[in-house]
Amino acid sequence: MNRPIRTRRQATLASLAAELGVSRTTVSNAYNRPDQLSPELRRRVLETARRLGYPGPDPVARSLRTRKAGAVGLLLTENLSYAFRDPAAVGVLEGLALACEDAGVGLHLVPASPGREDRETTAAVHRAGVDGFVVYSVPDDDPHLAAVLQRPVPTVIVDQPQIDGVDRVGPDDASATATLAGHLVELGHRQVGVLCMRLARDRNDGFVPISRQQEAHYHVQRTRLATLADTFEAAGVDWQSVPVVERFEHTVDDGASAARQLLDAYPRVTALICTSDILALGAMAEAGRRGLRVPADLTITGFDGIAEATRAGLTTVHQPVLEKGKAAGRLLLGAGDRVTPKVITLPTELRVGTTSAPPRTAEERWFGP
Amino acid sequence: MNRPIRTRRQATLASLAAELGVSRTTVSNAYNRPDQLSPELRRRVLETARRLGYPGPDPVARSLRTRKAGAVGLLLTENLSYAFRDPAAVGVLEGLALACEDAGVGLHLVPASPGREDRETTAAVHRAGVDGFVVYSVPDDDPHLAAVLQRPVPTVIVDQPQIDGVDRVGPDDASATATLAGHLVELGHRQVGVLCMRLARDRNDGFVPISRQQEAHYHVQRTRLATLADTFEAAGVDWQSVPVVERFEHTVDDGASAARQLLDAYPRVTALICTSDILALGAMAEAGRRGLRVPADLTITGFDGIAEATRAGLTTVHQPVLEKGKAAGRLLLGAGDRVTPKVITLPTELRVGTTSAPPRTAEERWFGP
DNA sequence: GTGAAAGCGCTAACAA
DNA sequence: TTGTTAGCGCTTTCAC
Repeated sequence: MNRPIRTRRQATLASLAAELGVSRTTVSNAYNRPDQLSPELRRRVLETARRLGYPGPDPVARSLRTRKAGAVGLLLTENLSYAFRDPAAVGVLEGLALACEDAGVGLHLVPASPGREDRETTAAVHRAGVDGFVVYSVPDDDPHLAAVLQRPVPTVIVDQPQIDGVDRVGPDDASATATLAGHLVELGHRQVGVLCMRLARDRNDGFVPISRQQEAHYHVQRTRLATLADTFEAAGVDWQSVPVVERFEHTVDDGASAARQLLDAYPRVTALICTSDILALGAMAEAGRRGLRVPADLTITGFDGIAEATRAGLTTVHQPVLEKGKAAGRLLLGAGDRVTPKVITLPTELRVGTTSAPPRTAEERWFGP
Repeated sequence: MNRPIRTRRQATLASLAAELGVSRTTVSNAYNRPDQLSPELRRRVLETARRLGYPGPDPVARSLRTRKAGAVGLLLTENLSYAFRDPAAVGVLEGLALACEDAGVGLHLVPASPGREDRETTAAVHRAGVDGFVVYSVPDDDPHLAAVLQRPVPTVIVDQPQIDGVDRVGPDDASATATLAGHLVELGHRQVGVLCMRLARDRNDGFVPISRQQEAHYHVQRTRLATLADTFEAAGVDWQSVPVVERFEHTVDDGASAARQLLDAYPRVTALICTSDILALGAMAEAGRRGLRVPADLTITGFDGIAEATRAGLTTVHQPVLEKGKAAGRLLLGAGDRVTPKVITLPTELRVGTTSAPPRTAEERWFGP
């Protein structure tokens, strides 16, 4: 396959019109409103365009004029690499991409390197030529988010944070978590431990004091922890005594190391509650390494319901991630001039797998079942 | 968190300048060249901007003026969903995203729904406000690709197709495949079967005649098949007699069904050569289902070297997918006004795992090892 | 350090 | 069916 030499965009709509001896409108119409001119003339226009190497109306100029960029921006503070590795995130991304595809608009991934927090960092947000933004799971004090909110375009937030006046799509974390916690309480677990994701932008790989739990900048994690606390307190458990281990990175390995850290210090916990499936998968690996049988010796639960979790038989809360992304895209694209913000709450479902069971009694622990 | 009422973009750079009683230049400088005006004045400008709810220079207008969109377009014909599911594709995507992040430019995913092939379909390509395109693994007759090539911006193709005058990043498929095939020949395999990916835009789930192999519109697949043919012919195998099964979709399940189809018809093959790890993984699953031990009863090889393959001990050709994406991004972003097209060939490495071994002799087959 | 002028390339009333 | 007229909002020489 060969290609023609590329002339450095000399041809413009205007020069084409001049060449043809018609007005710019006519050329424009040839591209945008075929019904506004005779087929014959249109053919001539397109033909001459090809001859002159005119690639069609410049997209940027058109955007400026029509006030439509034909793209939606996606902000995820995390390194993209992360997004591509977490199946739950991929699901959201995929759903969003699908919605964009349907609408024929592009998906513009905004480069938001965390770390550098100066004005330069948020510049990418201001530079993005988009008709709206989808923000996926960022902390409530994220500077990029602030920048997005300044832009005069509609915005939809997925999962977190919750901000008054801004559209949001996400599950009801409180009730989902309450259901999960209820399941564990019912099974009889009272000595539990928790593995959670990043709670703020500063790194804290280790145990989490109550204060940090309550001040978490990630609303989703905050809600899940608070709901767990409420539910277990109601069952007579002193939440102060419940170990919570945080991990900055969200990988299976980090889940494993978090489980190790927790179990080393609290070997008597009967259940490990993880705020994501990824962490739970890591916890299961660590349990295996220690010779702990799941669920006989240790109950482990996750959150999200990713395929790997289902395959592993994990007890978890499933949420429709693909739908979440789709809903966000559709909400944004169909935003129009809606005045009242919309909140879409997606259904979740407790999926009891083979990793949760009643705790063994002390006697069973020492003397076998 | 609350947010201010959003005024429908009334403020512009001009109105701000008017309000302040300064020229537009000054306001522009306040944003783009802080050193061109007194700190005091700059402060006043920014302050007034905030008061008026001016979100900073409009990105589209700026792009038109500066002739820089601040984004690179990514074209992958396949549904995005596919891209997100194939680890090799995700690697490329991730590498590209990394390169974009480094350069502070956005990554614009072009919606390219396959199927509809009319002018409307390629419109998205023409509508994308980008400074260049990365094209990932599309057939050589793809209309979107043709549209991309018409746009007066630099383009880098990853993997396929190979087009004269266009930058390309990819492995040396021929030599990589030759090495792999050599390994199998050396082990003694002469009765082999091949599982390959889509060869053209039309669906053909089944056996592939030589003609279709040679006319494949996916250059990578074509090269791999041709190289296999050459290598085995050189070893005395009549390629005409070698079954090749194609699958349109690229999933583990399709790999399994392809293996089934091939093994049902050719139960005596001693090795299954798959042009991707995904297909190979499926083939392994099918082998297991049939009670065939790998590699004792059947040798299976893949291509790509994805993590799952390594975990499964698959004999495969590893290629640095992340680097591939990064290289593409950097090549594009650093394109400048280069005249001579550049081709970057990435290194590959044969990784012999636990799925390849010498074929059993006929006697062994019937009477045990 | 600041301002005036000249477009970037295009589309959309409105007229003819 | 085609052309005229106005900008969309911004940056950038080049004077002052």
